[in-house]
Amino acid sequence: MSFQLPPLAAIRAFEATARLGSFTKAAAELGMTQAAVSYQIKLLEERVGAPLFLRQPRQIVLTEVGQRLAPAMSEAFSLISDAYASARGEAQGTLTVSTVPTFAGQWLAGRLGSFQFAHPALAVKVESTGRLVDFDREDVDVAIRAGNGTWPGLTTHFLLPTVFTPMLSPALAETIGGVKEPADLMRLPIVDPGDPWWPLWLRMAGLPTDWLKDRPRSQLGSQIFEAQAAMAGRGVALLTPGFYREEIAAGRLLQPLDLIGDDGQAYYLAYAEARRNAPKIKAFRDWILGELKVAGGG
Amino acid sequence: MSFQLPPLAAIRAFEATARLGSFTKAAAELGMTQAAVSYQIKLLEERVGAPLFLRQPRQIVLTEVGQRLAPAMSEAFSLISDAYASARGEAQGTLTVSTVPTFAGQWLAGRLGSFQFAHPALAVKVESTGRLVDFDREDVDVAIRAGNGTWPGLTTHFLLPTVFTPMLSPALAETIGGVKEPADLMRLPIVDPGDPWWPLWLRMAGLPTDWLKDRPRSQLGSQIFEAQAAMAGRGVALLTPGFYREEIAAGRLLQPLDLIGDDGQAYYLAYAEARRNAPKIKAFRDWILGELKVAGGG
DNA sequence: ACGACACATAAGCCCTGTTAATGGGTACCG
DNA sequence: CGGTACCCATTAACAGGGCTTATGTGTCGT
Repeated sequence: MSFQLPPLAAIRAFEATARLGSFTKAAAELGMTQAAVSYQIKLLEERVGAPLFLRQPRQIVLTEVGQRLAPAMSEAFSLISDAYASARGEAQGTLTVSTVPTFAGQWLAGRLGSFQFAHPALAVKVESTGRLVDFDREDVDVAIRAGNGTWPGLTTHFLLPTVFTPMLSPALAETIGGVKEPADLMRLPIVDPGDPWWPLWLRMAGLPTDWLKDRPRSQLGSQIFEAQAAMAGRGVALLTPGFYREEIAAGRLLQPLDLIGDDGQAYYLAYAEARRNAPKIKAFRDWILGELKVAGGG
Repeated sequence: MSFQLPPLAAIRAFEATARLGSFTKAAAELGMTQAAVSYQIKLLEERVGAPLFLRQPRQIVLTEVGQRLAPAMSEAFSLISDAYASARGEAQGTLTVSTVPTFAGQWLAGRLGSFQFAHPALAVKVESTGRLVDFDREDVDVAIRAGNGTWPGLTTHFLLPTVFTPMLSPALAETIGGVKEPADLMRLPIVDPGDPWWPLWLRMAGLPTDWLKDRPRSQLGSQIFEAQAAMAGRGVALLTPGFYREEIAAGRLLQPLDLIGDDGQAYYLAYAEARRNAPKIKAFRDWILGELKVAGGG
């Protein structure tokens, strides 16, 4: 289906002229000069092979051919205009944020309400995925990911450091009479001994790391699942304390030690540099940075 | 109703790309380079404020926004394309010829069949009017008019000289025992004594002209009406003999004298110079000139 | 008769979109 | 597992076309 199309600029001029019944008015509407409209109409008339307007003294009227052409053109432009406006609306009205499940569940979910309240016209769509999002390949506006904050082509904003400390259920801690010092952990099951954070934390704590090697691995893929496991009493997990304040307060989770690990990475808000000025992206950025400033990291 | 429209060239590129699922194929269809399509799409994406395609390895897919846009654009272009083709068809398929009633009735009517036969796809619309047609103001393709053949902006072709000679009904001639010489006419009623051709003819015939002044005027406006009056026996009329061969052969009209007047004017085929290459105009011109060459003026 | 108004026309400039060349990335194939 | 082919992105330089300004022509209204 290959269309045989007339010059579109000419069609545009024709449509406006037919609708307004005047070259001059059409020129005004289109933001160009009357001469330009005259030129375009003439062009189109040559293409069509017949006059489209009858030039009468103080007005112009459509010829038969013009009459056939005009309504279809108006309708077509109306269609385009509507679809364009709608797409633009949707583009501005829906914000898709991709983030890791942990952040989505532990931080975003509870706070999104305040964003929606501040921007009632913006629909927010959260996509939780472990994958790193590629803005060129996925239909996503902004992403929140852990990393060092430098991704080519992306603008990033520091949100929270990815700090971590061992956590477990109070009941599990009780089985060994409470966790008083780091070494106590060695007597407990570890949710994911393969977690790269463990060696870092253990080293900070002055403990050996080799004992982890023998433990059964259970890669859960996301911190939130490890937290679930920890709350279920299945072991000790390295979690970011800021994400679990409520669970700690409610006694579902216990942070026995004050030693906080830090791998130098952090959660960053990221979006395509080229789109940094899109209103919805601005809105989200301003909101999330504001939230963090107020709450101090959750 | 002023439309907020996106850049049309970009829309065009987008539509083809969405339809074909490839920048490269779209470029081929549109007769431009792949780079140009890429550029236009990027432009449109900036206008819309959101990506329209997801660039995946060997293919591209529409984003949600793109999916909303694409069908409307295809439909709109299809609409434009159809209307354009139809207008073009109508422009090529209908020939409007404006002519004086005399020529229409006495010459064209009987011969148009041969034109239609030669060009079955062309619908012919004959408009008989006494007014001189202005191609800028009326919806007419070609005109046949008497004159000297020089009209600014028009191309003209000589058809027939506007010659004239007195004619009357055989019965009327009989009332004075036949018309043998010009002077006999002075004893008969004259259909339109105000016809400017009479002084010319009378002078050629060596007769006085003042006797016409007293005769009752009856301006009929067109030669064909004068012919009707003459055939009805109401008087002598100055007619172009070529137009009335049949009537003479059938005995309804009599040309008593061989003296033929000529005012230096002629019937010309005329059309806008700018449209001289329109197929339907070419066709009509070729046909009518051919007819005249064969028939020698009817 | 004159001014106001509307479209047509001509010349020239500037900008837009194009081309051409190149690079990056992925999938296919042997 | 490397080579090749395909597809899209990007860049710089170019060319063409559409726009503007200025002016002309015709008609209507006063």
